[in-house]
Amino acid sequence: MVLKDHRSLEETHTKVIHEFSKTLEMFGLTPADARLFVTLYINNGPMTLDEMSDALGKSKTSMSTGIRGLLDQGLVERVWKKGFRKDLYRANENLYKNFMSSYIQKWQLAADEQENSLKSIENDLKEQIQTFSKDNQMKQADHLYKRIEDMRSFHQLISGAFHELDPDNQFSSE
Amino acid sequence: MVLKDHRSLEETHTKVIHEFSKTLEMFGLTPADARLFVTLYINNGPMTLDEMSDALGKSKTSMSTGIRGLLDQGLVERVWKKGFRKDLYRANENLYKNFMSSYIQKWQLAADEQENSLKSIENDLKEQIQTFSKDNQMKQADHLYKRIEDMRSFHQLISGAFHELDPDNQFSSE
DNA sequence: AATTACGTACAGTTTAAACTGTACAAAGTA
DNA sequence: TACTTTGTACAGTTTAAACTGTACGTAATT
Repeated sequence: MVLKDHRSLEETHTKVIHEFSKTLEMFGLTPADARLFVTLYINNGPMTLDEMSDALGKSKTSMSTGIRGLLDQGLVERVWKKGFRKDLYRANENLYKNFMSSYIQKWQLAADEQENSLKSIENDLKEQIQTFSKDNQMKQADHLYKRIEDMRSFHQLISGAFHELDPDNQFSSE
Repeated sequence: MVLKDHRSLEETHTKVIHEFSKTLEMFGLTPADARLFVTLYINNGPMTLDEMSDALGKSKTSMSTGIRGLLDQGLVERVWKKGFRKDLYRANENLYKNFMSSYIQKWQLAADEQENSLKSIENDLKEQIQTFSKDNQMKQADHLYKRIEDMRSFHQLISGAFHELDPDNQFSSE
């Protein structure tokens, strides 16, 4: 019975890992990174690369590169345990704060960047329009100009909406 | 000069297509689909598959499958023009309503699904716990249980946040 | 100092997605 | 009816990502 218990608990772990990974993938994590994070998150205590490799059935190299990605994203941290040679890693607590606020930031950043790019393109277009002679071209250019304006207001709406959502935003309705 | 004008306007089109595609990719469109949508969006009037193929420099087959994807997502519609043999397609207007609300819906759906899956796994786990004998296992299972609870409340926060954001939601702050 | 353990760089392989060209079915035209 | 045009199914190719195994530098252990 002990063996069976052990196996079924491990199966449950696997189920949770694969299920919850889907949610994290929606935040932009790759499937591999997502599974790695969840593995750490549900483990009781920090893990070594070998343990992760074991738990996921992937090579240690994959774990190493995966962990680096998660570290870069600030989702995982290294843990020290004196007298222990292997590196230990732990998933950061507080899922919501971690994922939601970095997610919103990603959107804000992208929206800002787009705003700049489009503004710059729009200016170029304005200059081009001066040089146009054919009526046909004017029409085309005019239409494009209107569309760029639409895109810009689209970004403004996005930016506003996500600002509203930000848990770090004191005026957020949360 | 006419030729140069024409070329530079086309270049501007290309720039806009590649730039704005980045934003649409954030809504989950593939790069290919995003570029196709933007091409339609900035074009003055509906387009045929051949025109798209020309504008993007990809095969007509790619356009055909791409358009089907966009139709499925409700981002593009077919347009009829009598006496004209080719199919014509047009991008739906109103970017914000189209993308934001379908995006939010996607999140809501995913969150609901996850809630169900996790609840079901949680129930299984409860039953399993009854059969556990070893203290070690109990501890493991208990920790997993707590984590599942955390995941569930995570989904509830997500669901609430996106509900707030939904332009279709009458209580939304927009 | 020699040996062992550990993490990662790198090259190569596997796997999945995007894309293309050909071929064909459906519908229009002569 | 025969011929052309158009869209798409399908098979095969290209391209990019994920993953693995080997090899090596660094640090701990003997």
